[in-house]
Amino acid sequence: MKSHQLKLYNTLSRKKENFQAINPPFVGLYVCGPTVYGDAHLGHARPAITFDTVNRYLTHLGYRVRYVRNITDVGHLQGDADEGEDKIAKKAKLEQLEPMEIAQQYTDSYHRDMALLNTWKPNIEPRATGHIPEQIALVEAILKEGLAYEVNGSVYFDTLKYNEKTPYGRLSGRVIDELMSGSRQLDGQSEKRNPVDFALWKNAAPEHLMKWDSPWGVGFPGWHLECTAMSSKYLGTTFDIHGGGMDLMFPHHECEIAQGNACNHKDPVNYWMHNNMITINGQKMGKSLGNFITLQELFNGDHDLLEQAYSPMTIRYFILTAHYRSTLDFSNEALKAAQKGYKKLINGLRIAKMLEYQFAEDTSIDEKQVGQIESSISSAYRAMDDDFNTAQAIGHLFNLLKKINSMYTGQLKPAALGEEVFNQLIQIFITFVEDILGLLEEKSDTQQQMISLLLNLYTEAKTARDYAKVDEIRAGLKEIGFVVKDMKNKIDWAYEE
RNA sequence: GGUCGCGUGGCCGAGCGGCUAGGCAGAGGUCUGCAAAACCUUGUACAGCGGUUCGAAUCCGCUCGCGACCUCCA
Repeated sequence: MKSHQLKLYNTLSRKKENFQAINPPFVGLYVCGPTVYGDAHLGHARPAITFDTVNRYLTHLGYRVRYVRNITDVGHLQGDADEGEDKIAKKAKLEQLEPMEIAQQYTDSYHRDMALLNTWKPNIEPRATGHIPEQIALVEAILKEGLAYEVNGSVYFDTLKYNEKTPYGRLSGRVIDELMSGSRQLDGQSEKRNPVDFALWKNAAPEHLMKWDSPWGVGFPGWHLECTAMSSKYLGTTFDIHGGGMDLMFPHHECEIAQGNACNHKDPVNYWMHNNMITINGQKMGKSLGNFITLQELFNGDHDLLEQAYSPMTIRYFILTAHYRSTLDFSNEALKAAQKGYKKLINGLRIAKMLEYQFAEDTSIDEKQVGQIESSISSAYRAMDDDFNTAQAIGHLFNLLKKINSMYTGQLKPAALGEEVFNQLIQIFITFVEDILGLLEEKSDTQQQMISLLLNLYTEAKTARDYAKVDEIRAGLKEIGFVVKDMKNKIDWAYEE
C-alpha cells in the first residue's frame, strides 16, 4: 500500500479524519443506489461519480475495496395522497406493466448510463426484493430487542425508546425533542406511537402489487431497512465507509444507524460520506421538483434547457471540477466550459501517450522545470489525499499538461527533465486522468484511421505548396470537430475544444 | 419555526491564517504561407460592516442575500 495519509470528511464527526480501515488492505464501501422507477438524471450522476472516484483512488492506493451499491426496487412510499402506495407499483399500474418489469427496465437504463459515465461496476449490487428474508430477520431482531412494536400487521421502530440508551439524530445533528415538537402529524401516521417512529414493515392493502408473507401478515419492508440488511450481510455489522447524497442523511441514514445499533449494539459505519446536490438555477435538481434533466437528454441535447448535447465524459469532468461536498450549479455556460476543459485534458492524454524520451547531449537538466513538475505531482496527490479534492487535483494536472504540451511542440526538450522525471510525469499524468479520475478519450477506431489518412493528404498538399487544397482539408476537418495542428516539427490533429 | 450550509475576478470553481489554484471567456506576444492548436505574458477577486492577529478570502460577531434538510428524493 502506498504511504499516503488519506483524510476524509466524516459527516458523523463533522470533521476531516485520517482514514483507517478496519481490516486493511480491505475496505468496505456501501453507497445508496437508485430507486428504479425512472431514468437516471444528472443528480444520480453525482454520487455515482464521486464514489466511483473514492473507489478508484482507494484502489490506486492499494486498498482492496468491496463496493456495494444497492438497487431499490421496492419499499419507498409515496408521500401525501399516495401514502402507503409503493412508488414502483404505482408506476406499474400506470403503464400496465409488472412492477418487476419497470424495475428491470430502469435498472438496465441506469446501468447503461453509469457505464457511459465510465464508473466501475459495484462488486455486489443487491436488490431489495432479493433480500426480503434478511429484512424480515432484521425486523424480528429489533422486535426481540424491544425496540419495535407491531400494529395491525405493520411494525414500527420505537425511536423514543431507542433514544433512551442510544442518542438518535447524531448524524444529522438533530435532537429528538426538537423533532417531536417540529414534526407534523400526517395522515396515515396514526398507527405510530410517536411521529419520529418509522416503519420497519408495512401491512399491504389487497390491491398492493409487491408484497410478501411475513410473521405479521402480508406486507412489504420499510423504507430504510434494505440498506441495513444488505450492507451488514455483505460488509459486516460495522464497515468502513457509507456514502450517499446529502438528502439521504435524514432520515434514511439516521434510521440505518438506529437499526444497526438496535440489532448489533454498535455503530454500523465508521465513516459517513455525503455528496452535495446539483442545482439548477440555484435550486436543487430532483425528481420530485420536476426540474431534472435525464442523462440521456444530456447526452442527446434533447431538453429545452439544453443548448447542445454534452458527452458522458464532459458530464463526468464537469462533476469532478467541483469538490463533492459543494453544490454544483448547472448551466450551459458551465457545461460548455467543461467540455473545452475536458477536451484539452484529453488532447494532452493523447500527446502523453505519444511522447518518447530522447537523450540529448547538448541539453542539461532544467532544475526549474523539474521542480515545478515534482511540485505539481505531489500537490495532485495531496489534493486527492485531502478528502478526494478532485477539483484541486485537476488544477495541478493542467500545470503538468503545460509541460507535456511544451515537449510536444518542441519548446521543452524531454532531456531537460531527465529520463526519470520525464517518465514519472507521463506515467502519473496518464494514471490520474484515466485511472483515478476515470476520464477516457471518446473515440472510435475507424475515425482515427480516417483522420490520419486525411492528414497524409494534407501533408502532401502542403509539401506541394497547394495551399488551396491544404485549406480545404483543414476546413473540412474542422467542420466535423477536428483541428489540424500544423507545427514546426510535425503535423498532427486535436479535438476541437 | 428548528437544524445546517453557502456568498471568491466577466462566468464556472479550488482555497479554510502568510506562499500564482485551475478551467472558460478577454488582451498582448512567440510559432505559421495564412490560420488553428500549443507555449509565454496579462487580470485592482474574495457580499457588507466591525473585531481578533505582526498578518484574514480564510478565525469571531452583526447585517444583507441564497440554498439544503425537517415528507419520497442522489
